[in-house]
Amino acid sequence: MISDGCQWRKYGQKMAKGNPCPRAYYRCTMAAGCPVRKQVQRCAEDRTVLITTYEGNHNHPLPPAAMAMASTTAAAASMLLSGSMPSADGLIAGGSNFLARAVLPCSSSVATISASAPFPTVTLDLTQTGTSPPRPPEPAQLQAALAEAARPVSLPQLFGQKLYDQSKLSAVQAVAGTQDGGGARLAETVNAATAVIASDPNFTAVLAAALTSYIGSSSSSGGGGAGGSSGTVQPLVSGGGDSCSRDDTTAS
DNA sequence: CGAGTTTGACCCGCGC
DNA sequence: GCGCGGGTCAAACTCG
Repeated sequence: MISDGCQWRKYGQKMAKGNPCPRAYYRCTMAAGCPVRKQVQRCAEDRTVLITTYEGNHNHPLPPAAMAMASTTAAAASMLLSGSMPSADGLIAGGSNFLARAVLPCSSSVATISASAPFPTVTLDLTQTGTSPPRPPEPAQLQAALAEAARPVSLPQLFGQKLYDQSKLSAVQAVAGTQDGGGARLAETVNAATAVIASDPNFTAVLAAALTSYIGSSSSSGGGGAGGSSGTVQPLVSGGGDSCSRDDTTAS
């Protein structure tokens, strides 16, 4: 399974209906009373796609590895939301525009691409940004965007469901493995995204700036461990592997 | 021997 | 009211 820097203890597993792959339930064990839970399920159609749903906020400090990955997530999210990063724009326009399209109409949801995994990872961060409306009033718009983008790969509908019914803090994480057909296209896209994020020299600066605005505009559970401004809550950590790289996201 | 996983049972909300 | 399905609990089991 994908490690994200935190310690997780499995406490249950169920066979999801209509999906041959079981869904696993994990709890964060880094702190005694940490309320964070996580669900991991593979996509029925594409076993290489791993959907991870986070719920709750960590009530304890995160290890550097998790902080780094959280920074990646938050920064990429901010970039997608603000569009302030040229290379990200190019990326969006080029390959994974379905992510931006799907998410941008609904400002409380965020799409991110993690560069810290040992394999290509796409993360959809659906974290509520703490504003009063619990969910966008018109999810149809979001679903429409997803449906439109659903042609190249089979992921978005799946994302759409999650985006739709997870109004709480959650993230959907897709891991694109190496395969042929449509999946290869996705893997290629994610690889490009990873490269862009990891290689951009201004990444740290952009990250810091974006995070500032991101957190500032969304008081409570916004953004991630970067910048040190999130002492209390760490809503989302995404990425893979204990071997998460340290160079790509060092925002603090 | 302890920590973590597995797995069947139980609980509860929801739709019919 | 009943059945179903998702989520959680906890005892048994496995592994280091």
